[in-house]
Amino acid sequence: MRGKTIGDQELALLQYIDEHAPASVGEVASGYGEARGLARSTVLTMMERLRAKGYLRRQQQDGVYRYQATRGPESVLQGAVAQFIDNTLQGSVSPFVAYLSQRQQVSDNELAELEALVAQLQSRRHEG
Amino acid sequence: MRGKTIGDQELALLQYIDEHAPASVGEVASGYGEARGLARSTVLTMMERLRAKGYLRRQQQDGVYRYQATRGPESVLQGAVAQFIDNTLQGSVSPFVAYLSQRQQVSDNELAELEALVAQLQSRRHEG
DNA sequence: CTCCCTTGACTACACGTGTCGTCACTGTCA
DNA sequence: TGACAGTGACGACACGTGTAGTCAAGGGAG
Repeated sequence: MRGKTIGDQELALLQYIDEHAPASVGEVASGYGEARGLARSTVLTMMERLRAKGYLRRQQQDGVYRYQATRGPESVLQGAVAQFIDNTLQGSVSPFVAYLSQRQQVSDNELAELEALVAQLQSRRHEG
Repeated sequence: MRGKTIGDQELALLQYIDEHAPASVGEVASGYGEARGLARSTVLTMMERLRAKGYLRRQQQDGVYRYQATRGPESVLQGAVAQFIDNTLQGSVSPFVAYLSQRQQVSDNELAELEALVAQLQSRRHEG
């Protein structure tokens, strides 16, 4: 189902590429790598690793390869979350809830999302 | 603030030790390691690494060292969650919520926790 | 036609983490 | 007293990830 594991920097890069797809290595190196002090070869390496893992595909266009995500990064992000909950939290969501309840700043937006989530879960439970 | 990074296996081990504190390496190797096919030296190595990172301390007792967590693992778990949200999710909680809303199984307990969380956040917002 | 810049593909290195093997020491039981 | 079992400390290796240098090929500018 889920693809291979993915690192934090890789994930951030993947999101960037998705937002700027289809992007060439040069463009990503300028727009993403340069801002964080990454060498062009670093960006290329990561992009190729992402491709090897199936998160990116590329296509030659005007002599250069242009990359784009294979699945939307929402699904990748959710995969990362699922992986984190399974591996690190042993499947339990509680630590996450506990963290939020301690957290100083919870924006209105986030609260609204949580409210919607609870409402959805409630209705789902009543149906099913 | 937060201690050094901690791996998944380390985290699981830390929780086990906290539940069985104060525990000797032998006990942990039998009770935790054996069940997952880990060699005694593996368990010892992890425990010492946790100690080096400040998550465990030990005390000689009847000729053997007994280990216990320095902070409750709730705080460590929450640290892991915070780290994950910062590094992997770039500070956004939304992917978590999205994941939960897709997830097939959300137990009654988890739903109750989420309800309590929302209630708490709502009241906090109204106060402050 | 030559020089230089961009692109792609490798190779490589450091660190964290997961996993062990082994060795030396100590105490116990026959 | 001698063999055996548990204990602690190292050293070590594999893999994933983050990061970069370098080199060959291609294309445009002079």
